[in-house]
Amino acid sequence: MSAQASGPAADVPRARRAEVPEATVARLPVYLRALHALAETGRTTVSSEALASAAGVGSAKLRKDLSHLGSYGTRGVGYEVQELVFHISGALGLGQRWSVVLVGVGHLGQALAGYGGFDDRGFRIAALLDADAARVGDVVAGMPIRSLDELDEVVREEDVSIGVIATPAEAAQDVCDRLVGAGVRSILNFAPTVLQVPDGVDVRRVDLSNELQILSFHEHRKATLAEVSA
Amino acid sequence: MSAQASGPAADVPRARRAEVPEATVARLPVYLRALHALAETGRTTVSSEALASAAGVGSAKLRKDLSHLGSYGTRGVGYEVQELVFHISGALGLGQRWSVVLVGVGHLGQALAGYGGFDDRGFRIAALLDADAARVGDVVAGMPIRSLDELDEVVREEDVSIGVIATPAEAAQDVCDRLVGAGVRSILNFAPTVLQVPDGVDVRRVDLSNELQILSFHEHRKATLAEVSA
DNA sequence: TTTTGTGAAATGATTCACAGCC
DNA sequence: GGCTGTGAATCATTTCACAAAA
Repeated sequence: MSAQASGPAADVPRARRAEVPEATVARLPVYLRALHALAETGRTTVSSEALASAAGVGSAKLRKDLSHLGSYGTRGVGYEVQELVFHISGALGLGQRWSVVLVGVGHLGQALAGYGGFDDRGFRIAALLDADAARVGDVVAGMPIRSLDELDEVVREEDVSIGVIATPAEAAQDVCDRLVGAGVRSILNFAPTVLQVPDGVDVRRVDLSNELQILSFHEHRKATLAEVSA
Repeated sequence: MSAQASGPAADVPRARRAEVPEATVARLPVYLRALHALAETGRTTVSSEALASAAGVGSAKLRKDLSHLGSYGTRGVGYEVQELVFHISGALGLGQRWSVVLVGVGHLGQALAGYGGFDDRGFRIAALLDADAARVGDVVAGMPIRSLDELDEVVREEDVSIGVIATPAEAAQDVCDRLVGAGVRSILNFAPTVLQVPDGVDVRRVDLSNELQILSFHEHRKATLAEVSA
């Protein structure tokens, strides 16, 4: 309660870099993937129309999104693929390699460990951890499983900034607390629980059952509408 | 181009049932899970404040969300847990059992097949399919893997309405086309690709790499801000 | 007194439509 | 002539704040 009431970003110079809207941030990885795919086909240049369609969005939205990063297109021509890749990667902070620790090495954990998505760009699995002593020492995707007790050590030594939780629901909050305690401030949670975390920690949740239920809602609605109009 | 220009839901009676906003729909499964957890602890009644906190949202948002389904609370008291479960389940269409076909039985597919999240409530895996002939016949999570060629048959006979794609990226669009061809109109895609689908088909995408990149953005921003203020 | 349900206000996101530039 | 970048308009979502109900 010292200085002023500390609004968020209270002391950022003056509108230094306009904030990138959250909805835009969530789409940047999609654009990035589409651009990589285009690059592989040899395309060097792409219009907002073409890129938008590859990414499954409207072209106006795409242009507005990109405009938040800067002005990297050429009127009458389009965007240079490599240049856009560079700027989007930069905005996402993929210039540096982030170290990730994966906790919980069941089927899901193994799927994640084996998934190209990590090495892919910018991410590196620093360690696989599991609470089950019987599994410690097993090798998965070329890495030995280590004990959950080594968490602090791993986070410190490998400079881990992202934790991925792929444990059963019951264990997730405890693992989360330990991650936060070790200094991890970004967490990707695959366990079907809402994690309670202190301010400043960022959690993203991926939940199969949620997604199915959302699809269910829409199926249900379609079915109900069909009935009504019959 | 016969009748009028066919806006969406052009001929729904008159405001029959107010539309539930998409953002609300996406949160209903979270509330549902929190309610089930509360029920297990023996709670029979809960305030918007308590439920909101368990679900990780603000209480005003929760109340507004629930108000779209109806008026099921009691002022001065709160909500009856079981009653809310009933109404949310109803809104989500979980009254009926939806049949799901899972395509691609690698590590991820196995993780999904073994995940409680299906049987949990309302969903039933009708079949596991894989394109790899060598895997056909193997038993996973108590079910035999069948050939992808049986897709049409499975969808028809088991009345499948939801398809889950857990194949490598290269195969995803083809599998998607087959699902749509077989009549499936709701798809959950775990492959890292944007699927192209005709109107009326609903796709939800879950992508590890995307989520990591979004976290990366925020880490990057935190780091940059810290630097500036130093 | 407590806690819901909800108009009204504020904020955020998307879409439109076109001026500006190549 | 074609395509980007962006104000202005629209639409959606969140938050506020309080009257009404138990």
